[in-house]
Amino acid sequence: MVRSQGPQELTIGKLAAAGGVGVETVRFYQRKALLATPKRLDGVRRYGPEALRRLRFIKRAQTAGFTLEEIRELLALDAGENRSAARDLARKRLDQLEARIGELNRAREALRKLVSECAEDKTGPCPILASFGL
Amino acid sequence: MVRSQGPQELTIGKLAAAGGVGVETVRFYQRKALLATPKRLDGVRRYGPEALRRLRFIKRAQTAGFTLEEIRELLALDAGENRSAARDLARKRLDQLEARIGELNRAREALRKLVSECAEDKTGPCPILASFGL
DNA sequence: CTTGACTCCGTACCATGGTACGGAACTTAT
DNA sequence: ATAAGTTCCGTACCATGGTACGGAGTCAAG
Repeated sequence: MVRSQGPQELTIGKLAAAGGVGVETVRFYQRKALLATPKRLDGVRRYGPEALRRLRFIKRAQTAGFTLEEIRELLALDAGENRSAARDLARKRLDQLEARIGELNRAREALRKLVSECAEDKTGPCPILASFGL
Repeated sequence: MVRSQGPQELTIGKLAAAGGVGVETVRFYQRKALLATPKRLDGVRRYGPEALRRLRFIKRAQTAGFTLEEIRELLALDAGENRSAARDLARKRLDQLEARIGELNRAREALRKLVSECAEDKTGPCPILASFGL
């Protein structure tokens, strides 16, 4: 009989595949303390749904522009009881994110301007630097 | 009499200071062909206003999320005569930028939700993962 | 009970975007 | 003319976020 595995059902390979990352990436995150390293059962580590949730969270937070270090903090706060620390960190990140979005919007306007000014029917180089206000 | 310097007036240190970067960064950009390496006059390179324009462009394009390699392409196109190539690249970058802005806006909503859900008067951990739809 | 796939683990390597170091040559101020 | 400050140049080092490698152990099917 195979030992009961409870909620621990995924091997590292399955977990990585489910999370859309490579096995090496999972191991890398473990080294960085972003994912827990579970106990070994029969020599192989088994991962539960919590690990998958965290893995997916890491991916989303990364696309949101967080560094792995910031994500580590967020994950620690998610587990912890310190509501005000969590809220403060989230608010800080929110401010940073909004500033970043503002920058990107300005850059978007510059690029839009460039695309419209660099029309087919004109000659000479396109005013790339000028589009950025230079 | 000091030899006339025409528009070549800045030394690398002045250029770097004017562009808000370090001397080493200017040299790094030269190695990466983002900035031209001017001829030496009396053993020291002199930089004109064009170098400063490029340096400032690099900084702005970086905050717009371009990699140095992409910036190198943009600078090459700015100098070149190929309008359609320049416009196509700009359009491609514009699409990427808008996709990125969309991602960041979604992340912002998640963070906003988190800040509002993680209120002072409740107890227990803040629902960080849950705020991101997990 | 062997074969092939997967896991474990440490270590090395990679790209990106810089930053630092150190000696020699050159410039600038006194 | 000498000392302090820059520049020049190669090379080494750094952080971030992974990716690859090699050998050993384990697991599952035939």
